[in-house]
Amino acid sequence: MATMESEQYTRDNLAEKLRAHGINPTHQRIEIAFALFSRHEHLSADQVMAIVNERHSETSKATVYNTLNLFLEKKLIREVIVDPNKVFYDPNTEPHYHMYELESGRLTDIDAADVRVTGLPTLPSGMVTEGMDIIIRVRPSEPAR
Amino acid sequence: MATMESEQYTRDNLAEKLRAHGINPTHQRIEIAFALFSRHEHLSADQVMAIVNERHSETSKATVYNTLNLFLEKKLIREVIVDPNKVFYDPNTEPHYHMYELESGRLTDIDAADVRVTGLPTLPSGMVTEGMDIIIRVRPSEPAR
DNA sequence: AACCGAATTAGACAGAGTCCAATTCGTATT
DNA sequence: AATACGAATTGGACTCTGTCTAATTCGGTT
Repeated sequence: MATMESEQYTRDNLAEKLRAHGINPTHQRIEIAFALFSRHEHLSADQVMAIVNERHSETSKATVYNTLNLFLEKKLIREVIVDPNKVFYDPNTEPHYHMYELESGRLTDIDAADVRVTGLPTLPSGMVTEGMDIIIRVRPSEPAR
Repeated sequence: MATMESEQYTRDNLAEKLRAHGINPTHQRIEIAFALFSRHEHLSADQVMAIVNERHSETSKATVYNTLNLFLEKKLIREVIVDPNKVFYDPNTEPHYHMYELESGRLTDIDAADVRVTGLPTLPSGMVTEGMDIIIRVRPSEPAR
């Protein structure tokens, strides 16, 4: 039984996915999408660049940034802002939250299905929610400092 | 009746507050604390610098950053990471969450007392929670695009 | 007034991300 | 197969936030 998690991404079905989001699927864009979707990880722009250019340099920094911003705009991916010095890009656009391990920088998903948040104030009028992030920052417990 | 909100901060009582947190209260540190605590706002490092140097230049960039990081370390203030290109510093260390207006960059507090979150997973063993942020991103609703 | 450690400083530096004008790519047309 | 054209990509300069460092200054003590 194929679950979301084990779904196989190919260059071909990613090209299809890009088109479905109104993105012209070029080589570079497909490679960047592949980097993000084939692993289940949150990557920073420079990690994406490193992966895409592993064999030999193929994609420039400008294109990596252009493409990630295009993907964001078209809601193909999400950005996660947890670390002051870099943005993470998240291929999972289902509702979910994050746990951030401060020492290691590891970022993991928390399924939103189980989480209930109550008691939030009503929005100022004329405002709509664009999204809600919940970030739990954790660190290794220290043996009695 | 003096509420938290209307509490008057003076250079003198701020010096006391710094000492209480184990911080040697120098001129620059007092000015920076005053900038943060006398307004009820979230400021970025360069906003702090601009305020402190309003009359004529008195405090260097290095000192502003040193001091903000010292305040953070001593838990006098909190950092809020909502915007990919700058960190905000928050003089309110009571438990609370944030609403971030994407267009204007305005950041406002949401009192934590009213908010309940249930269904969060248990932490990986050997990990302790350092803090939980909830950020609600809002934008002006557009009249039928 | 001399001393000493702590704090501050200017300015060089680092890293993430943006911008721009020039080039190249892909596709359609003939 | 050659041409044309708009879209995408590129290198590199640039900006901005934040850090580092070695030299200087400050403030409190004797």
